[in-house]
Amino acid sequence: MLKIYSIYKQLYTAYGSQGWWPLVGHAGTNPTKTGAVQGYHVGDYSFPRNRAEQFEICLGAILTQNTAWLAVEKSLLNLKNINALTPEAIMQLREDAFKTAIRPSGYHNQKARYIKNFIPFFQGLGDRVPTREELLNIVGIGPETADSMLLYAFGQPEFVVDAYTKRILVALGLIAENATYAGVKQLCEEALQKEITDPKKLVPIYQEFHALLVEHAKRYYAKKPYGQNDSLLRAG
DNA sequence: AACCAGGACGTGA
DNA sequence: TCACGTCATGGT
Repeated sequence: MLKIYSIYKQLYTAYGSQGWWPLVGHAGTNPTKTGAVQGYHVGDYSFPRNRAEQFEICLGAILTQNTAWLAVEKSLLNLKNINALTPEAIMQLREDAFKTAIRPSGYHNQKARYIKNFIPFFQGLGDRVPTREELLNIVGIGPETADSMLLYAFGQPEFVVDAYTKRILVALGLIAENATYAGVKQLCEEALQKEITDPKKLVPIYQEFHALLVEHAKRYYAKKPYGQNDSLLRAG
């Protein structure tokens, strides 16, 4: 058993399906979890079901950069309340009204710019799936945001690496502290691809794994020294 | 009351 | 390439 996959199985056994990516437009089940409040869809991998949900995921991916999801959820609800949860509506909004709506997420000047960089690209996609390179060429979309969009909005098998992922894998001695994004991503993808023979399961498992790592990290890796109290994974 | 949150960009060495 | 400062609000 490869280490990475055994981590996934332990986390899934402990926490179960996480129902990511949350959508404020979807009244999903709401398991007890740290932070967020609504929009989860536990065990249902049929998302996004339409273009509106696809866009909401992309929007959330930008808004959640270095930001707690609860704050992002407030921003999304603000936009929903002024009927501006669509690319067209956002582009037509007054600049200050848009920034006010997304203010809870922080960095509202930057993120307003990032989102308005992304929207014309999104509108030009039609039904096409963007390449990773295309996304990375947009100012405001880095590796994690690109992979989050590809995995959760476009259903592509791209593993998402974040600060939590690195903390956990460093604590378990599987990667170095200065490991690169690409290096961690490759390690996880190669390990999972060897274990998962059914290619259809790759995307759901990537989706669950990232969500599970976030959930686990919120419990044990939120404050220093990271992972010292990780009674689940450090126990083996 | 510090510390941190589901990062990315621009700059200078 | 890479370390470092900056961006901002809100929860704990």
